[in-house]
Amino acid sequence: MDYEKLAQLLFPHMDKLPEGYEAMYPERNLPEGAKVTRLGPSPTGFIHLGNLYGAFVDERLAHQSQGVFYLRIEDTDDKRYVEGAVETVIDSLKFFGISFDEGATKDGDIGSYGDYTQSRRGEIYQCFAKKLVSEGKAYPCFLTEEEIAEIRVSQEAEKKTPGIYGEFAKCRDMPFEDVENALAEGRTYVLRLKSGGKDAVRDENGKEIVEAKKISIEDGIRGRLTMPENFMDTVILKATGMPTYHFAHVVDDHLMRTTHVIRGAEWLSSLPTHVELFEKMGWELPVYCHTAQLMKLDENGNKRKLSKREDPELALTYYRRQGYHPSAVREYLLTILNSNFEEWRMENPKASVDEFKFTTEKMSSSGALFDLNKLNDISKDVLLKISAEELYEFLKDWAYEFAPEFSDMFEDKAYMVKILDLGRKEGKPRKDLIYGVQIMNFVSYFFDNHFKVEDKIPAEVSEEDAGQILSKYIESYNHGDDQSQWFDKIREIAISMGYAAKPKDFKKHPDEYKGHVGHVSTVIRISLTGRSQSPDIWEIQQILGEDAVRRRLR
RNA sequence: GUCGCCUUGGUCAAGUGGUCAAGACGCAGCCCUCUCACGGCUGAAUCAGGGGUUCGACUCCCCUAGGCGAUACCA
Repeated sequence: MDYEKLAQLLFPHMDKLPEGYEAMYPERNLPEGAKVTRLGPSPTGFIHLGNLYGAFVDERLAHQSQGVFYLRIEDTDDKRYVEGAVETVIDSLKFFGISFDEGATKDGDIGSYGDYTQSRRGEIYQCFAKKLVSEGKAYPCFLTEEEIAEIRVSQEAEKKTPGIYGEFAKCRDMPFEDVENALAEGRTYVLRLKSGGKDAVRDENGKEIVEAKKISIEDGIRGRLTMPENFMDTVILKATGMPTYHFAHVVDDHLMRTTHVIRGAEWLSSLPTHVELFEKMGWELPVYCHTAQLMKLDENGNKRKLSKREDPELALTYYRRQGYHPSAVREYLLTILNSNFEEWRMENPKASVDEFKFTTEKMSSSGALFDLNKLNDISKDVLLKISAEELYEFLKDWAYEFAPEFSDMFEDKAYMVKILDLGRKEGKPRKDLIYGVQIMNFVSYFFDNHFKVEDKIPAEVSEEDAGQILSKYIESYNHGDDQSQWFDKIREIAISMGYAAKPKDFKKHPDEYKGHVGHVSTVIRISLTGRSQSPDIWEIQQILGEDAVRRRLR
């Protein structure tokens, strides 16, 4: 068989040379140990938490080593294309602090290893496909869908591994004339890899008797991996001439000089195919890092992969809509990404996350459950580190975009900043603020438009007493009192009405008092804030201002 | 079905043959306290099961089970 002739027949107009591309995309000139990583989203524009999780690994690895992180649009499946997707991807990652050094942008490519959109790299794939054909490592396959289905049925009946390989790869050794005729008839074909591997030998039950040959690879996250070699004649070029993921991955990551391929564990099973492709191309393998998947507990208590249809919290937009600060999400992701991050954070509470030394070795290989509790806990600490001023700006932007019902709360900046800063200055600062929606509800009583009475007065206090407490309080109220003067007055009111001055007294002798000073102040708290629980009343009053206080107490 | 990956408390996890099996979140209780939050203290709670190897196994080997994934001209 003259493969050169076959290649010429299949790609008559391809005059580019592989060497030309190799020269066009030379080894990158980077410092020793620099890593080149990439994110390859399909252009649906939908970026979810899992993508972000992976993108962090790419980003950290590259930027920590003075390497390059680039964006490549993997749109070989034309059905998935969504307008404006590139912009969406870049913007949503940028929101979380991830930016690319090169690759696709909405205004065209940046960098000299492009084109960074796979659908525009047709000529490159064709060129390397032609090379494989000319070396007898790939061949055209004219099998129709029906024929493949038939093969599959017969394979299943014989308990053989389904697929196109070995004896089932009927077009492998098609004579040149037959290919010529098929082409003349206008029959469509795909290009398949002519795999050198062999399936395991199986008994009549499909069990392996003789194991397949094994390949062994060092995964950046999982350590040494031993897998059976590939034996499938995997499709590398579809009938449309577009490459499959497998081929595009190998060609692109080689030519773009990617050093580390970070991708989800769902790619583990096709790793042998990629290894064989790299071998057949005569190229060096990148370091593979297969990340664990983010999981969720389903209704039955089983772990399952997060899915975009069922889990709203998977969409990045969910966190934006809820008003989570990007740093909180970033810190949370880092804690599940690297098991020693939390420890490091405790030792370096003020340090920038960029100072943390991220390693693939510290990544877990089993899937982590997404834990909203933990995110919230982390968010409290993260927000505490952000100044009230900055927090104001963040929340304002958020409210205008996602929660217009709260936008009026941002009209008086000085007022809102004071509210946000309430109780955060002390040595043991409050940690009340978690995320936008929660914060707005938490502080809503400061605004007349949002104020409403939500709680009832304590059972220890009668309606009558409540009225009396309030009138005595108004009477004695002096806005200029300091905190202890203020509280002494409440204590006096409590004592005068038969309430214990200290909760402990009441606990010890419950029958001697109606209740204690806490109950008395709760009455005041409710008329001021509408709630039985709030930060310090005195501080709230100082922020509200005397007029508002008197108005609320009426 | 077959193949691959994974398996320490409710969750995230440290651990690499000898530990009373860290820590964090959550939960419970106590303390602090005008409520809540913060903070402090205490507590309940884990090595999937079964075989080996070994003086000794969470750590090594095998089997089973469960979970997840792949089995596409999707990525």
